[in-house]
Amino acid sequence: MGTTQLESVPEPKYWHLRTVLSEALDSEFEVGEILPNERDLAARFGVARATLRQALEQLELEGRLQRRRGVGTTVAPPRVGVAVGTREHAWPGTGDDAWQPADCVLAAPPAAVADALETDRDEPVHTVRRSRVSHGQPVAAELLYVPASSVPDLTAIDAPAGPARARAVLRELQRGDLERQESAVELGSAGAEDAKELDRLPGAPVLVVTTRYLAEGRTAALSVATYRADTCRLTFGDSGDVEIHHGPETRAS
Amino acid sequence: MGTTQLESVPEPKYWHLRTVLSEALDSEFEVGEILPNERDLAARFGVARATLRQALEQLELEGRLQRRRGVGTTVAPPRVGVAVGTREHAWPGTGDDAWQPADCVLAAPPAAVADALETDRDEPVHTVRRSRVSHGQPVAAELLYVPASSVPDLTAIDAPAGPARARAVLRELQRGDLERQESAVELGSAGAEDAKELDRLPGAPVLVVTTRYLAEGRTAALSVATYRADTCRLTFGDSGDVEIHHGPETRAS
DNA sequence: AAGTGGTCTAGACCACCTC
DNA sequence: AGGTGGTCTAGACCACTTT
Repeated sequence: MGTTQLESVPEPKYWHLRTVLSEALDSEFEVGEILPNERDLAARFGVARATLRQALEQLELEGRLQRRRGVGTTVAPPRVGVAVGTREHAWPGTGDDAWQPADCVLAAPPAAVADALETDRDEPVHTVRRSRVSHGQPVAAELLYVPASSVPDLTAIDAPAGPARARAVLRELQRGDLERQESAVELGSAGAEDAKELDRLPGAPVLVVTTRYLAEGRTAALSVATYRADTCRLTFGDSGDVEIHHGPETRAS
Repeated sequence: MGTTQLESVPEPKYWHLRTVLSEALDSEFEVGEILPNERDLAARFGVARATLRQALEQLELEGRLQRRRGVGTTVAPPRVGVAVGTREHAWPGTGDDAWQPADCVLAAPPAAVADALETDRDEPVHTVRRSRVSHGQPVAAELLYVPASSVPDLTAIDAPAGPARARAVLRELQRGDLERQESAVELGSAGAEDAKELDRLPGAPVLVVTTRYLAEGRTAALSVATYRADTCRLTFGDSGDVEIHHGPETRAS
Protein backbone atom coordinates (compact mmCIF):
# COMPACT_ATOMS: atom_id res chain seq x y z
CA MET A 1 0.00 0.00 0.00
CA GLY A 2 2.77 2.42 0.80
CA THR A 3 1.63 5.97 1.14
CA THR A 4 -1.99 6.65 0.39
CA GLN A 5 -1.76 10.28 -0.54
CA LEU A 6 -5.43 10.95 0.14
CA GLU A 7 -5.63 14.55 -1.03
CA SER A 8 -3.96 15.44 -4.27
CA VAL A 9 -3.59 18.99 -2.97
CA PRO A 10 -3.27 18.85 0.82
CA GLU A 11 -4.32 22.13 2.37
CA PRO A 12 -2.14 23.36 5.23
CA LYS A 13 -3.69 22.63 8.58
CA TYR A 14 -3.55 26.22 9.76
CA TRP A 15 -5.34 27.41 6.66
CA HIS A 16 -8.10 24.89 7.05
CA LEU A 17 -8.35 25.82 10.71
CA ARG A 18 -8.64 29.46 9.77
CA THR A 19 -11.61 28.65 7.56
CA VAL A 20 -13.32 26.54 10.20
CA LEU A 21 -12.83 29.20 12.86
CA SER A 22 -13.97 31.92 10.51
CA GLU A 23 -17.23 30.14 9.89
CA ALA A 24 -17.66 29.52 13.58
CA LEU A 25 -17.19 33.23 14.23
CA ASP A 26 -19.92 34.03 11.75
CA SER A 27 -22.47 31.63 13.14
CA GLU A 28 -21.73 30.97 16.79
CA PHE A 29 -20.15 34.07 18.27
CA GLU A 30 -21.14 37.62 19.02
CA VAL A 31 -18.93 40.67 18.73
CA GLY A 32 -16.94 41.09 21.93
CA GLU A 33 -17.37 37.51 23.01
CA ILE A 34 -14.32 35.81 24.49
CA LEU A 35 -12.94 32.72 22.79
CA PRO A 36 -11.55 29.74 24.70
CA ASN A 37 -7.85 30.14 25.41
CA GLU A 38 -5.26 28.97 22.93
CA ARG A 39 -4.27 25.81 24.79
CA ASP A 40 -7.85 24.62 24.99
CA LEU A 41 -8.57 25.49 21.38
CA ALA A 42 -5.45 23.69 20.19
CA ALA A 43 -6.40 20.59 22.15
CA ARG A 44 -9.96 20.73 20.87
CA PHE A 45 -8.78 20.75 17.26
CA GLY A 46 -5.99 18.28 17.85
CA VAL A 47 -3.15 20.52 16.74
CA ALA A 48 -0.11 22.06 18.35
CA ARG A 49 -0.56 25.45 19.88
CA ALA A 50 1.80 27.02 17.33
CA THR A 51 -0.43 25.81 14.51
CA LEU A 52 -3.53 27.13 16.19
CA ARG A 53 -1.78 30.43 16.69
CA GLN A 54 -0.97 30.62 12.98
CA ALA A 55 -4.68 30.46 12.24
CA LEU A 56 -5.50 33.07 14.87
CA GLU A 57 -2.85 35.40 13.47
CA GLN A 58 -4.51 35.24 10.08
CA LEU A 59 -7.87 36.07 11.54
CA GLU A 60 -6.42 38.92 13.56
CA LEU A 61 -4.76 40.29 10.42
CA GLU A 62 -8.15 40.21 8.74
CA GLY A 63 -9.69 42.17 11.58
CA ARG A 64 -11.86 39.33 12.79
CA LEU A 65 -10.20 38.80 16.16
CA GLN A 66 -8.52 40.89 18.78
CA ARG A 67 -5.93 39.38 21.08
CA ARG A 68 -4.56 40.96 24.23
CA ARG A 69 -1.83 39.50 26.34
CA GLY A 70 -2.95 38.59 29.81
CA VAL A 71 -6.59 38.98 28.83
CA GLY A 72 -7.68 36.72 26.01
CA THR A 73 -8.99 36.59 22.47
CA THR A 74 -12.19 38.35 21.59
CA VAL A 75 -14.34 38.68 18.49
CA ALA A 76 -13.56 42.03 16.88
CA PRO A 77 -16.23 44.48 15.70
CA PRO A 78 -16.31 45.36 11.99
CA ARG A 79 -13.55 47.69 10.92
CA VAL A 80 -14.23 51.38 11.27
CA GLY A 81 -14.06 53.46 8.12
CA VAL A 82 -11.75 56.44 8.55
CA ALA A 83 -11.80 59.20 5.97
CA VAL A 84 -8.36 59.90 4.60
CA GLY A 85 -8.59 61.54 1.21
CA THR A 86 -11.53 63.89 1.36
CA ARG A 87 -11.33 66.76 -1.08
CA GLU A 88 -12.93 69.30 1.23
CA HIS A 89 -11.20 70.67 4.30
CA ALA A 90 -8.02 69.14 3.03
CA TRP A 91 -5.49 70.95 5.15
CA PRO A 92 -4.59 69.02 8.24
CA GLY A 93 -6.39 70.30 11.27
CA THR A 94 -9.54 71.59 9.60
CA GLY A 95 -13.03 70.55 10.56
CA ASP A 96 -13.96 68.18 13.33
CA ASP A 97 -11.01 66.04 12.53
CA ALA A 98 -10.68 63.97 15.64
CA TRP A 99 -6.98 64.61 15.27
CA GLN A 100 -5.43 65.58 18.55
CA PRO A 101 -2.15 67.50 18.48
CA ALA A 102 0.24 66.05 21.00
CA ASP A 103 3.50 67.82 20.51
CA CYS A 104 5.63 69.95 18.24
CA VAL A 105 9.37 70.34 17.98
CA LEU A 106 11.64 72.18 15.57
CA ALA A 107 14.19 69.66 14.36
CA ALA A 108 15.99 68.36 11.30
CA PRO A 109 13.78 65.70 9.67
CA PRO A 110 14.89 62.34 8.26
CA ALA A 111 16.84 62.74 5.04
CA ALA A 112 14.07 61.26 2.90
CA VAL A 113 11.58 63.77 4.31
CA ALA A 114 13.93 66.69 3.69
CA ASP A 115 14.31 65.58 0.09
CA ALA A 116 10.55 65.41 -0.42
CA LEU A 117 10.13 68.84 1.14
CA GLU A 118 12.94 70.18 -1.01
CA THR A 119 14.69 71.68 1.98
CA ASP A 120 18.27 71.28 3.02
CA ARG A 121 18.87 68.10 4.93
CA ASP A 122 19.99 69.89 8.04
CA GLU A 123 17.36 72.60 7.94
CA PRO A 124 15.03 72.17 10.88
CA VAL A 125 11.28 71.88 10.21
CA HIS A 126 8.30 71.98 12.51
CA THR A 127 7.50 68.40 13.39
CA VAL A 128 3.99 68.03 14.72
CA ARG A 129 2.95 64.84 16.42
CA ARG A 130 -0.75 64.06 16.40
CA SER A 131 -2.90 61.10 17.22
CA ARG A 132 -6.29 60.22 15.85
CA VAL A 133 -9.09 58.71 17.86
CA SER A 134 -12.22 57.08 16.56
CA HIS A 135 -14.98 55.51 18.62
CA GLY A 136 -12.85 55.98 21.71
CA GLN A 137 -9.99 53.94 20.30
CA PRO A 138 -6.66 55.25 19.00
CA VAL A 139 -6.51 54.51 15.28
CA ALA A 140 -3.57 56.47 13.97
CA ALA A 141 -0.35 58.23 14.89
CA GLU A 142 1.04 60.91 12.63
CA LEU A 143 4.13 62.96 12.10
CA LEU A 144 3.49 66.15 10.16
CA TYR A 145 6.52 67.97 8.77
CA VAL A 146 6.04 71.67 8.12
CA PRO A 147 8.95 73.73 6.81
CA ALA A 148 9.31 77.13 8.41
CA SER A 149 8.68 78.75 5.04
CA SER A 150 5.13 77.39 5.02
CA VAL A 151 4.24 79.21 8.22
CA PRO A 152 6.10 82.52 7.79
CA ASP A 153 3.93 84.45 10.20
CA LEU A 154 4.39 82.09 13.09
CA THR A 155 5.38 84.28 16.01
CA ALA A 156 8.78 82.99 16.86
CA ILE A 157 8.85 81.24 20.20
CA ASP A 158 5.09 81.21 20.30
CA ALA A 159 4.76 78.44 22.79
CA PRO A 160 7.48 76.32 24.36
CA ALA A 161 7.38 73.31 22.03
CA GLY A 162 4.26 71.50 23.13
CA PRO A 163 0.61 70.98 22.16
CA ALA A 164 0.03 74.74 22.11
CA ARG A 165 2.83 75.19 19.59
CA ALA A 166 1.42 72.36 17.52
CA ARG A 167 -1.92 74.12 17.32
CA ALA A 168 -0.22 77.37 16.40
CA VAL A 169 1.62 75.72 13.51
CA LEU A 170 -1.57 74.12 12.22
CA ARG A 171 -3.42 77.40 12.46
CA GLU A 172 -0.78 79.22 10.46
CA LEU A 173 -0.57 76.44 7.92
CA GLN A 174 -4.26 76.78 7.13
CA ARG A 175 -3.78 80.35 6.00
CA GLY A 176 -2.13 79.11 2.82
CA ASP A 177 -3.98 77.98 -0.28
CA LEU A 178 -3.91 74.25 -0.79
CA GLU A 179 -3.64 73.31 -4.44
CA ARG A 180 -3.86 69.60 -4.15
CA GLN A 181 -2.65 66.65 -2.16
CA GLU A 182 -1.07 63.38 -3.13
CA SER A 183 -1.32 60.33 -0.94
CA ALA A 184 0.15 56.87 -0.97
CA VAL A 185 -0.81 53.84 1.09
CA GLU A 186 1.41 50.92 1.87
CA LEU A 187 1.75 48.17 4.44
CA GLY A 188 4.25 48.60 7.23
CA SER A 189 4.90 47.51 10.77
CA ALA A 190 4.63 49.67 13.84
CA GLY A 191 7.82 50.79 15.49
CA ALA A 192 8.07 50.75 19.26
CA GLU A 193 6.89 54.33 19.64
CA ASP A 194 3.87 54.08 17.36
CA ALA A 195 3.00 50.68 18.74
CA LYS A 196 2.65 52.08 22.22
CA GLU A 197 0.54 54.96 21.00
CA LEU A 198 -1.71 52.59 19.05
CA ASP A 199 -1.94 50.18 21.97
CA ARG A 200 -0.33 47.36 20.01
CA LEU A 201 2.89 45.37 20.18
CA PRO A 202 5.92 46.35 18.11
CA GLY A 203 5.70 44.91 14.64
CA ALA A 204 1.94 45.16 14.48
CA PRO A 205 0.72 45.69 10.90
CA VAL A 206 -0.13 49.26 10.02
CA LEU A 207 -1.26 51.09 6.94
CA VAL A 208 1.23 53.85 6.29
CA VAL A 209 -0.32 56.87 4.59
CA THR A 210 2.14 59.43 3.29
CA THR A 211 0.55 62.64 2.10
CA ARG A 212 2.14 65.54 0.33
CA TYR A 213 0.34 68.88 0.57
CA LEU A 214 1.02 71.14 -2.38
CA ALA A 215 0.55 74.89 -2.30
CA GLU A 216 1.83 77.46 -4.77
CA GLY A 217 3.72 74.78 -6.64
CA ARG A 218 5.68 73.81 -3.59
CA THR A 219 5.43 71.02 -1.06
CA ALA A 220 4.00 72.95 1.84
CA ALA A 221 3.82 70.05 4.26
CA LEU A 222 4.29 66.33 4.45
CA SER A 223 2.49 63.85 6.63
CA VAL A 224 3.36 60.29 7.54
CA ALA A 225 0.46 58.65 9.32
CA THR A 226 0.28 55.07 10.55
CA TYR A 227 -3.14 53.50 10.92
CA ARG A 228 -3.92 50.29 12.76
CA ALA A 229 -4.39 47.81 9.94
CA ASP A 230 -6.44 45.44 12.06
CA THR A 231 -9.16 47.92 12.96
CA CYS A 232 -9.19 50.48 10.16
CA ARG A 233 -10.58 50.73 6.67
CA LEU A 234 -9.29 53.84 4.92
CA THR A 235 -11.81 55.64 2.75
CA PHE A 236 -10.92 57.95 -0.13
CA GLY A 237 -13.11 60.33 -2.05
CA ASP A 238 -16.07 61.76 -0.18
CA SER A 239 -16.07 59.10 2.47
CA GLY A 240 -19.19 56.97 2.39
CA ASP A 241 -19.34 53.54 3.89
CA VAL A 242 -18.60 50.91 1.29
CA GLU A 243 -19.34 47.90 3.41
CA ILE A 244 -18.60 45.00 1.12
CA HIS A 245 -17.15 41.70 2.12
CA HIS A 246 -16.49 41.41 5.74
CA GLY A 247 -13.41 39.62 6.97
CA PRO A 248 -11.63 40.39 3.80
CA GLU A 249 -10.31 37.27 2.42
CA THR A 250 -10.39 37.47 -1.30
CA ARG A 251 -12.54 34.73 -2.81
CA ALA A 252 -11.96 31.01 -2.81
CA SER A 253 -10.64 30.12 0.58
CA MET B 1 33.18 41.57 23.76
CA GLY B 2 31.56 38.59 25.43
CA THR B 3 27.96 39.29 26.20
CA THR B 4 26.52 42.24 24.37
CA GLN B 5 23.22 41.72 26.09
CA LEU B 6 21.66 43.28 29.16
CA GLU B 7 18.88 45.57 28.09
CA SER B 8 16.82 47.11 30.83
CA VAL B 9 13.78 46.47 28.63
CA PRO B 10 14.53 43.12 27.00
CA GLU B 11 13.57 43.46 23.37
CA PRO B 12 12.26 40.29 21.74
CA LYS B 13 15.01 38.47 19.90
CA TYR B 14 13.18 38.39 16.61
CA TRP B 15 12.62 42.13 16.74
CA HIS B 16 16.24 42.87 17.44
CA LEU B 17 17.19 40.46 14.67
CA ARG B 18 14.88 42.27 12.31
CA THR B 19 16.67 45.53 13.04
CA VAL B 20 20.11 44.02 12.61
CA LEU B 21 19.14 42.39 9.33
CA SER B 22 17.46 45.55 8.12
CA GLU B 23 20.63 47.53 8.64
CA ALA B 24 22.66 44.82 6.96
CA LEU B 25 20.33 44.98 3.96
CA ASP B 26 20.90 48.71 3.71
CA SER B 27 24.65 48.57 3.87
CA GLU B 28 25.85 45.21 2.65
CA PHE B 29 23.40 43.92 0.06
CA GLU B 30 22.25 44.85 -3.40
CA VAL B 31 18.72 44.51 -4.75
CA GLY B 32 18.24 41.00 -6.07
CA GLU B 33 21.08 39.54 -4.09
CA ILE B 34 20.47 36.16 -2.50
CA LEU B 35 20.72 35.82 1.27
CA PRO B 36 22.21 32.78 3.00
CA ASN B 37 19.60 30.12 3.66
CA GLU B 38 17.55 30.16 6.83
CA ARG B 39 19.42 27.36 8.57
CA ASP B 40 22.75 29.06 8.06
CA LEU B 41 21.43 32.43 9.11
CA ALA B 42 19.86 31.01 12.24
CA ALA B 43 23.09 29.30 13.18
CA ARG B 44 25.09 32.43 12.49
CA PHE B 45 22.92 34.48 14.85
CA GLY B 46 22.63 31.70 17.40
CA VAL B 47 18.85 31.42 17.32
CA ALA B 48 16.34 28.77 16.37
CA ARG B 49 15.17 28.76 12.80
CA ALA B 50 11.63 29.67 13.87
CA THR B 51 12.94 32.83 15.50
CA LEU B 52 14.97 33.76 12.47
CA ARG B 53 11.92 33.16 10.32
CA GLN B 54 9.88 35.52 12.48
CA ALA B 55 12.36 38.29 11.67
CA LEU B 56 12.33 37.43 7.97
CA GLU B 57 8.54 37.49 7.92
CA GLN B 58 8.57 41.02 9.27
CA LEU B 59 11.01 42.15 6.62
CA GLU B 60 9.00 40.46 3.89
CA LEU B 61 5.85 42.19 5.15
CA GLU B 62 7.69 45.48 4.91
CA GLY B 63 8.65 44.75 1.33
CA ARG B 64 12.35 44.43 2.04
CA LEU B 65 12.70 40.75 1.22
CA GLN B 66 11.21 38.28 -1.18
CA ARG B 67 11.11 34.59 -0.34
CA ARG B 68 10.34 31.79 -2.73
CA ARG B 69 10.03 28.17 -1.76
CA GLY B 70 12.63 25.97 -3.37
CA VAL B 71 14.63 28.99 -4.45
CA GLY B 72 15.74 31.23 -1.63
CA THR B 73 15.46 34.66 -0.08
CA THR B 74 16.40 37.72 -2.10
CA VAL B 75 16.58 41.43 -1.45
CA ALA B 76 13.43 43.03 -2.85
CA PRO B 77 13.42 46.13 -5.02
CA PRO B 78 11.61 49.22 -3.71
CA ARG B 79 7.85 48.96 -3.91
CA VAL B 80 6.26 50.06 -7.14
CA GLY B 81 3.75 52.87 -6.94
CA VAL B 82 0.48 51.93 -8.61
CA ALA B 83 -2.06 54.63 -9.33
CA VAL B 84 -5.44 53.79 -7.88
CA GLY B 85 -7.45 56.93 -7.36
CA THR B 86 -6.68 59.20 -10.28
CA ARG B 87 -9.41 61.67 -11.07
CA GLU B 88 -8.96 61.49 -14.84
CA HIS B 89 -9.92 58.45 -16.89
CA ALA B 90 -11.78 57.13 -13.91
CA TRP B 91 -13.90 54.49 -15.53
CA PRO B 92 -12.27 51.10 -15.39
CA GLY B 93 -10.66 50.20 -18.66
CA THR B 94 -9.77 53.67 -19.90
CA GLY B 95 -6.30 54.76 -20.88
CA ASP B 96 -3.21 52.61 -20.91
CA ASP B 97 -4.32 50.93 -17.79
CA ALA B 98 -2.20 47.82 -17.76
CA TRP B 99 -5.38 46.08 -16.73
CA GLN B 100 -5.90 42.90 -18.69
CA PRO B 101 -9.42 41.48 -18.92
CA ALA B 102 -9.38 37.77 -18.29
CA ASP B 103 -12.96 36.65 -18.21
CA CYS B 104 -16.56 37.67 -17.81
CA VAL B 105 -19.58 35.74 -16.62
CA LEU B 106 -23.17 36.68 -15.88
CA ALA B 107 -23.93 35.44 -12.39
CA ALA B 108 -25.52 36.35 -9.09
CA PRO B 109 -22.93 38.22 -7.00
CA PRO B 110 -22.22 37.76 -3.29
CA ALA B 111 -25.01 39.15 -1.13
CA ALA B 112 -22.90 42.05 0.14
CA VAL B 113 -22.13 43.11 -3.42
CA ALA B 114 -25.78 42.94 -4.44
CA ASP B 115 -26.66 45.17 -1.51
CA ALA B 116 -24.06 47.75 -2.47
CA LEU B 117 -25.26 47.69 -6.06
CA GLU B 118 -28.84 48.00 -4.89
CA THR B 119 -29.92 45.07 -7.01
CA ASP B 120 -31.88 42.04 -5.97
CA ARG B 121 -29.73 39.40 -4.38
CA ASP B 122 -30.47 36.83 -7.02
CA GLU B 123 -30.26 39.18 -9.98
CA PRO B 124 -27.27 38.23 -12.09
CA VAL B 125 -24.66 40.90 -12.88
CA HIS B 126 -21.75 40.95 -15.28
CA THR B 127 -18.72 39.83 -13.33
CA VAL B 128 -15.50 40.81 -15.03
CA ARG B 129 -12.24 39.33 -13.91
CA ARG B 130 -9.13 41.35 -14.65
CA SER B 131 -5.50 41.26 -13.63
CA ARG B 132 -3.06 44.09 -13.45
CA VAL B 133 0.56 43.84 -14.40
CA SER B 134 3.34 46.28 -13.60
CA HIS B 135 6.98 45.95 -14.53
CA GLY B 136 6.28 42.46 -15.79
CA GLN B 137 4.96 41.29 -12.44
CA PRO B 138 1.33 40.64 -11.52
CA VAL B 139 0.32 43.18 -8.89
CA ALA B 140 -3.43 42.92 -8.61
CA ALA B 141 -6.47 40.75 -9.27
CA GLU B 142 -9.88 42.34 -9.58
CA LEU B 143 -13.52 41.42 -9.73
CA LEU B 144 -15.66 44.09 -11.34
CA TYR B 145 -19.41 43.82 -10.86
CA VAL B 146 -21.53 45.56 -13.49
CA PRO B 147 -25.31 45.36 -13.28
CA ALA B 148 -27.04 44.80 -16.62
CA SER B 149 -28.77 48.17 -16.24
CA SER B 150 -25.41 49.94 -16.47
CA VAL B 151 -24.73 48.51 -19.92
CA PRO B 152 -28.18 48.59 -21.54
CA ASP B 153 -26.92 48.55 -25.11
CA LEU B 154 -24.81 45.46 -24.68
CA THR B 155 -25.74 43.20 -27.56
CA ALA B 156 -27.13 40.18 -25.80
CA ILE B 157 -24.91 37.19 -26.24
CA ASP B 158 -22.15 39.33 -27.65
CA ALA B 159 -19.36 36.93 -27.03
CA PRO B 160 -19.48 33.55 -25.30
CA ALA B 161 -18.46 34.59 -21.80
CA GLY B 162 -14.75 35.16 -22.15
CA PRO B 163 -12.17 37.93 -22.55
CA ALA B 164 -14.02 39.29 -25.59
CA ARG B 165 -17.20 39.66 -23.57
CA ALA B 166 -15.24 41.34 -20.79
CA ARG B 167 -13.97 43.93 -23.22
CA ALA B 168 -17.47 44.47 -24.57
CA VAL B 169 -18.83 45.14 -21.10
CA LEU B 170 -16.06 47.60 -20.33
CA ARG B 171 -16.60 49.37 -23.62
CA GLU B 172 -20.31 49.79 -22.99
CA LEU B 173 -19.71 50.88 -19.41
CA GLN B 174 -17.53 53.76 -20.57
CA ARG B 175 -20.42 55.28 -22.49
CA GLY B 176 -22.01 56.39 -19.23
CA ASP B 177 -21.11 59.57 -17.36
CA LEU B 178 -19.12 58.95 -14.24
CA GLU B 179 -20.04 61.31 -11.44
CA ARG B 180 -17.59 60.24 -8.87
CA GLN B 181 -15.96 57.25 -7.26
CA GLU B 182 -15.49 56.19 -3.69
CA SER B 183 -12.69 53.90 -2.64
CA ALA B 184 -11.71 52.14 0.53
CA VAL B 185 -8.47 50.37 1.38
CA GLU B 186 -8.02 47.68 3.97
CA LEU B 187 -5.71 44.83 4.79
CA GLY B 188 -6.73 41.32 3.86
CA SER B 189 -5.27 37.97 3.01
CA ALA B 190 -5.25 36.36 -0.40
CA GLY B 191 -7.62 33.47 -1.00
CA ALA B 192 -6.41 30.45 -2.91
CA GLU B 193 -7.58 31.79 -6.25
CA ASP B 194 -6.10 35.27 -5.92
CA ALA B 195 -2.94 33.88 -4.41
CA LYS B 196 -2.26 31.81 -7.49
CA GLU B 197 -2.93 34.73 -9.78
CA LEU B 198 -0.60 36.95 -7.74
CA ASP B 199 2.06 34.26 -7.57
CA ARG B 200 1.90 34.06 -3.78
CA LEU B 201 0.86 31.49 -1.20
CA PRO B 202 -2.66 31.49 0.26
CA GLY B 203 -2.89 33.89 3.16
CA ALA B 204 -0.40 36.32 1.69
CA PRO B 205 -1.14 39.90 2.79
CA VAL B 206 -3.00 41.99 0.25
CA LEU B 207 -4.39 45.49 0.12
CA VAL B 208 -8.07 45.20 -0.73
CA VAL B 209 -9.37 48.20 -2.65
CA THR B 210 -13.14 48.38 -3.00
CA THR B 211 -14.33 51.07 -5.37
CA ARG B 212 -17.85 52.20 -6.03
CA TYR B 213 -18.47 53.97 -9.35
CA LEU B 214 -21.37 56.40 -9.23
CA ALA B 215 -23.27 57.59 -12.30
CA GLU B 216 -26.57 59.37 -12.42
CA GLY B 217 -27.00 58.97 -8.70
CA ARG B 218 -26.73 55.21 -8.88
CA THR B 219 -23.98 52.73 -8.23
CA ALA B 220 -23.07 51.86 -11.79
CA ALA B 221 -20.35 49.39 -10.98
CA LEU B 222 -18.40 48.02 -8.09
CA SER B 223 -14.83 46.79 -8.03
CA VAL B 224 -12.99 44.65 -5.50
CA ALA B 225 -9.29 44.60 -6.28
CA THR B 226 -6.58 42.85 -4.28
CA TYR B 227 -3.06 44.21 -4.55
CA ARG B 228 0.09 42.46 -3.39
CA ALA B 229 0.89 44.23 -0.15
CA ASP B 230 4.55 43.25 -0.25
CA THR B 231 5.33 44.82 -3.60
CA CYS B 232 2.79 47.63 -4.02
CA ARG B 233 2.39 51.18 -2.82
CA LEU B 234 -1.03 52.53 -3.76
CA THR B 235 -1.08 56.15 -4.86
CA PHE B 236 -4.11 58.40 -4.74
CA GLY B 237 -4.66 61.79 -6.29
CA ASP B 238 -2.70 62.54 -9.45
CA SER B 239 -0.14 59.84 -8.86
CA GLY B 240 3.32 61.24 -8.29
CA ASP B 241 6.04 59.31 -6.58
CA VAL B 242 6.12 60.13 -2.90
CA GLU B 243 9.23 58.22 -2.04
CA ILE B 244 9.57 58.72 1.66
CA HIS B 245 10.88 56.26 4.15
CA HIS B 246 11.83 53.04 2.62
CA GLY B 247 11.25 49.87 4.56
CA PRO B 248 8.31 51.39 6.28
CA GLU B 249 8.74 50.82 9.85
CA THR B 250 7.33 53.75 11.66
CA ARG B 251 9.94 55.48 13.78
CA ALA B 252 11.75 54.15 16.83
CA SER B 253 12.56 50.56 16.10
C1' DA C 1 -1.47 33.34 42.52
C1' DA C 2 -3.56 32.05 38.48
C1' DG C 3 -4.52 32.55 33.80
C1' DT C 4 -3.76 34.66 29.40
C1' DG C 5 -1.22 35.47 25.10
C1' DG C 6 3.92 36.23 23.45
C1' DT C 7 8.48 34.30 22.71
C1' DC C 8 11.75 30.65 21.92
C1' DT C 9 13.68 26.10 21.18
C1' DA C 10 15.23 21.76 18.64
C1' DG C 11 13.85 18.91 16.23
C1' DA C 12 10.93 16.51 11.99
C1' DC C 13 8.85 16.19 7.65
C1' DC C 14 6.85 18.20 3.35
C1' DA C 15 6.42 20.85 -1.19
C1' DC C 16 8.86 22.97 -4.54
C1' DC C 17 12.67 24.23 -7.59
C1' DT C 18 17.07 23.47 -9.82
C1' DC C 19 20.77 20.75 -11.27
C1' DA D 1 19.29 14.18 -5.63
C1' DG D 2 20.04 17.91 -3.08
C1' DG D 3 18.86 22.41 -1.49
C1' DT D 4 15.36 25.84 -0.45
C1' DG D 5 11.58 27.73 2.16
C1' DG D 6 6.86 26.10 4.36
C1' DT D 7 4.49 23.41 7.88
C1' DC D 8 4.09 21.13 12.25
C1' DT D 9 5.18 19.41 16.81
C1' DA D 10 5.73 19.32 22.06
C1' DG D 11 7.53 21.28 25.04
C1' DA D 12 9.54 25.55 28.06
C1' DC D 13 9.64 30.03 29.88
C1' DC D 14 8.29 35.01 29.91
C1' DA D 15 5.29 39.35 30.19
C1' DC D 16 1.15 40.90 31.29
C1' DT D 17 -3.53 41.30 33.43
C1' DT D 18 -6.83 40.03 36.61
C1' DT D 19 -8.41 38.13 40.93
